[in-house]
Amino acid sequence: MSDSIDARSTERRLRSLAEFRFQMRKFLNFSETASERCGIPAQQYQLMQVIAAMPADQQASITYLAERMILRHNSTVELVDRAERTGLVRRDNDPTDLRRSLVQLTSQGQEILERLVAEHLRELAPLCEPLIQALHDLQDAVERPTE
Amino acid sequence: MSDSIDARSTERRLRSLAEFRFQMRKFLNFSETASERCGIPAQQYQLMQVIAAMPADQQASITYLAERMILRHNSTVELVDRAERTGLVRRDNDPTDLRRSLVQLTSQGQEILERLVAEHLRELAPLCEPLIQALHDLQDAVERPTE
DNA sequence: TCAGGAAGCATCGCCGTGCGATATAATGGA
DNA sequence: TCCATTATATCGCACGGCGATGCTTCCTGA
Repeated sequence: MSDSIDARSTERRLRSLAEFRFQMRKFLNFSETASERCGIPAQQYQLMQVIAAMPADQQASITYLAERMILRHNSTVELVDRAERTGLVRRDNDPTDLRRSLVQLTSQGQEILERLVAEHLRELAPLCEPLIQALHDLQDAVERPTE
Repeated sequence: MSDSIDARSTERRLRSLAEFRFQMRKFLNFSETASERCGIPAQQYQLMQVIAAMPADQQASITYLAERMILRHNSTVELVDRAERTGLVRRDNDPTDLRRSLVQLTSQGQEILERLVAEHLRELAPLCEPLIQALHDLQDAVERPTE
């Protein structure tokens, strides 16, 4: 019998995990679709988010952006290149350290970001709810496996 | 003054959204790293998860897998191809409908999946916690913007 | 002060993966 | 039986991320 409880709890955890990932995929898919409907690739939108949400004492160096985007520096350079070409973002040299280039939103980027964030927030709720649910189930399944 | 409240709440929402996405990226990165440390590409791991977590009355047709993976059919075919080549998964014809091919885990796939799920569940907690936190903050920021 | 290592960014070639378009086979209904 | 529909499969393409490499600029210790 303890075997069957084990099997059950294993299955429950697996299901929770899978459901959680499914909800995440749905969220990511929604987000991607939304930004690409505006003609903005998802990663460029994320990049803008990172820049706009930066703490006041922080500067948008490539290194910082790479950390937040969880990308390698070179990938980040390329992402910024693309965003620059799209006109969302501008690169300035850091006057205090000429190695660094600091990235900031253009006014067009600002505008588009605001639109996208607004849309996201508007349509977020029905996706958030099941995601939270799935996360709680998952925690539950992990912490109290035999319930 | 209502302007400044507006600006504040906008900023708070943006920060919540960005923080949430950051936590998601961290989670995804962890998951990807974990499975690739086992020599399994992340998507193949996800595929196995979907198959293993399937409700009892469901069959793993390509169409079903595509829905759950949130991919186009053709991408799913290719994913299954790869997983088959890796030896994680096997394809049988559905005897009742010869158009369909049904996918199931090989014993090797089963094993690896178990290992990966166990590892995920073990190391999940510290990632789940901030994710939940970020989600709640986000909901809060959306629902009660002026607090 | 001035090497030489470190830090920060940029460039290049490559590969994996997802997609649209298209093809093929099987099913089911009129 | 014929044809629309469903289910998979195939192909070429494009995008994005990465490792390796190179180039400046900065900094530190002798």
